[in-house]
Amino acid sequence: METAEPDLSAELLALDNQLCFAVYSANHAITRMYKPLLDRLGVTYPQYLVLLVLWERDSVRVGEIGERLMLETNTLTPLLKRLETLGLVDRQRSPQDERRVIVSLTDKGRNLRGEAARLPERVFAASGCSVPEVQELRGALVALRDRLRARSGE
Amino acid sequence: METAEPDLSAELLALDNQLCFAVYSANHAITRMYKPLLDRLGVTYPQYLVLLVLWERDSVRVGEIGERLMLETNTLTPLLKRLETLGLVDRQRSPQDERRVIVSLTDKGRNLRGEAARLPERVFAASGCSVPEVQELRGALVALRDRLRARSGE
DNA sequence: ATGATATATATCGTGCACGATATAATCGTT
DNA sequence: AACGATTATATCGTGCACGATATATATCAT
Repeated sequence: METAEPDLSAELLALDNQLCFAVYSANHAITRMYKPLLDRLGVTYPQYLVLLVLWERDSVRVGEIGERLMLETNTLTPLLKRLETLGLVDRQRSPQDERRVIVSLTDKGRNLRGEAARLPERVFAASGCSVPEVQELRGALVALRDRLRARSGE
Repeated sequence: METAEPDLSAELLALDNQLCFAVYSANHAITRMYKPLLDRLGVTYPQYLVLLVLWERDSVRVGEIGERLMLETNTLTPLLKRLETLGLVDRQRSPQDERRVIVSLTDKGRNLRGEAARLPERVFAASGCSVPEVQELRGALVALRDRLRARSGE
């Protein structure tokens, strides 16, 4: 016999034992929960994330949005153009540094914040979690993410 | 004054306080960690998930793969065709019920399992988590996901 | 047997995500 | 001043994800 643990290998590869699939499927479930709520605002979930960044601090570079959301410009550029088409943001080159494109909220984009403010609460209610549970889960995920990111860069 | 808690609203919408973004960004980090490992097997992460299903039980309907991965056929059909083009699976109509398409592993697809068996361990090592931590995190995510799915259907 | 309904998969269009590459502006060194 | 390297954004091609719709088979009521 070459190997004495056929079960260990099967256990390791079982879908329901995989943390990665738990994260993957939870992400889809959350996105689907947000979908009908965001439809009413007329934006997609990644677009909503960009708005969260801008509602915190307006008029930032494309690259800075990318750093916060951990996305590349090849994702953000077309997304930001759609937000511009929707009339929610403006994009203009920085006069100081013509390489930079500054993204800023329009009045319409700023006003959307009021409607969006209700969303996290509604998703929280659907989650069935307590506040400490959510915080612990979030903390564990962020810690995991940051460790993986540190290892990926090596 | 209409509202006395401008800070509460800001807190709720802060990117770094959002569980949804923690899940979203952790998912990306995990996918990026898998990417170079899966490149060597010649498959993408969602394709790998399909293979996990088939390695557990071979020759299943498209719809059953969809149920396990929580994906629709509009995602799976083209993905399965790519796996077929890669020579990893076969797709054939069920003789009993001509509506069904049965997906089964080729020898090549079966053989890939040996190489894939090392992956979870390597990602686990990069996670920096202990086994109980991973299990708790996975359990919390699955519970959250299933509650959200139950609420979404309402 | 026949038509209505349900089931299983496929197709189409849009948007996200990313590797690879391109383009243009800036900076540093000489 | 000039040139190479770096920085910031954009473009292109591929694959995933999903809503809407289509198609074909199966089932059920009559």
